[in-house]
Amino acid sequence: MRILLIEDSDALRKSLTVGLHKLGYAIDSAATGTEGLNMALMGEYDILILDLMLPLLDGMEILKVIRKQNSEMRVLILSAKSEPEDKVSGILAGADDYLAKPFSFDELTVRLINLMRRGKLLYRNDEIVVNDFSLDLNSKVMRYKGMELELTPNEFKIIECIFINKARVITPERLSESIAGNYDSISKNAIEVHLSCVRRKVRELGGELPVKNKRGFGYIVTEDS
Amino acid sequence: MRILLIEDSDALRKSLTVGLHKLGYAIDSAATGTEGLNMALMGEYDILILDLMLPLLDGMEILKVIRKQNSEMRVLILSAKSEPEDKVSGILAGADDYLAKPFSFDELTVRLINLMRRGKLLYRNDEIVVNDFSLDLNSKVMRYKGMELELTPNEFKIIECIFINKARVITPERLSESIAGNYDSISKNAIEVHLSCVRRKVRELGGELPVKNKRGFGYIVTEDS
DNA sequence: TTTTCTCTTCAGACAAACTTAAGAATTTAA
DNA sequence: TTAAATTCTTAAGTTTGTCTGAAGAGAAAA
Repeated sequence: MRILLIEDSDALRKSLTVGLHKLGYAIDSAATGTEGLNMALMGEYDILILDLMLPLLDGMEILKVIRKQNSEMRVLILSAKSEPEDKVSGILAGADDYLAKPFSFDELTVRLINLMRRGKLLYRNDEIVVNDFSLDLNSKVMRYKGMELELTPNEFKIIECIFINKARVITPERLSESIAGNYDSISKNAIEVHLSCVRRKVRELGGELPVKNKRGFGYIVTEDS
Repeated sequence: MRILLIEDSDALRKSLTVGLHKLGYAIDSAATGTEGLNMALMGEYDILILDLMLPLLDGMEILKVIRKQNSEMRVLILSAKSEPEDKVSGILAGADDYLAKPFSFDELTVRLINLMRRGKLLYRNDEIVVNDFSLDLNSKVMRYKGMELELTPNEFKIIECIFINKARVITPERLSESIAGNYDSISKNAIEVHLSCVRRKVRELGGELPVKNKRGFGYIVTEDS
């Protein structure tokens, strides 16, 4: 069960992270909306705990973007406002549950457990499979027909992003973001080099990386049929 | 690991008892609430699997009494789906986890394993074994082929965290947390120094620490195959 | 064919991780 | 409380592995 927490208050973010981690959840956190959105779009989270009041990029905006991309992620809204209009619009925008601050840790865990029950998400394995390839997100290992491939961090992130978004074309800009984050960036050429390197590693095992380039657009998985 | 099961359905009680026994757990069971409560209060159980819907003495009542007596026992609630939502939420405050009927045996075992990991339960009797190495969590002793290694507290915590998470890559940040706690932290370099020190100690006994660094990711156990 | 985009290779720049050593800080003993 | 011992952290040097820009080859569009 992978959880992403987007919360700008340092104190709350830290205490929730520690608490949920102790309960055995794999939890990542982001302090800003932009960073959080990026992480969320990488797509590997089951549940998103989202503070509505964020500086710069509003929680509601994040929610909208996410809902367009990934309909599987459960979203739990945190908000300091307790006005009912907020609640309504939040849930309308695609959130699954709502929790008004201040709340106790127990209240939060109850909501989380309910969210998990709802979606049969609990036993989703941390693995992405494409044809003969699999990405183990825990051990950061890529496998081809069971054989292990050693990928560097950037190579892994690129493949991860492309694999997660199986059906979509991923632009180099998006890949750059997913590697470097919002404020730094990586050249298109660098991405090409990384991909080339992964392709070579796969070839050495007698396979072919199921990623093709759509000229002018970006990269997409080629699925066996 | 001692488990107590309180469940009035004969079929379910028997099948769970047999199944869990086969997995190596010491499991006792009770068919009624009163009998179950007595056993829970008398015996020393680590985990209680408690059906909410019991004739005569309700599961919720049992939980309340137990929570006053023994705060260490982990409680896993079983409940029919027809239970009102609020009742479930209410009882979750005192329970550690919740499983809605019908459930598969696999689902149950996953919950149990999570319960054991949680808190200090894992540390009670157990030791962690990796290849020729073992960590005795009670005496804080590391052994290599039976030979004792003296580790300092921080060294032990680092190895413990890495060993517990056998299959995952553990980031230095995570290690730092597990050493220093929530709000303090430890430099990456400090961790490297500790690890280096442990490696040296192991080398002096003619072995090699089964921990490798995945550059850019973190540390992970290397298992013999 | 020409143009444009993408792939690959390679080497230098760069960064992460390891080790050693020494000074702080903490714990234990007196 | 001070003194001694242990443990922790910082710092610096070394090793190792990764990243990226450049440039030419290759492929697709115009």
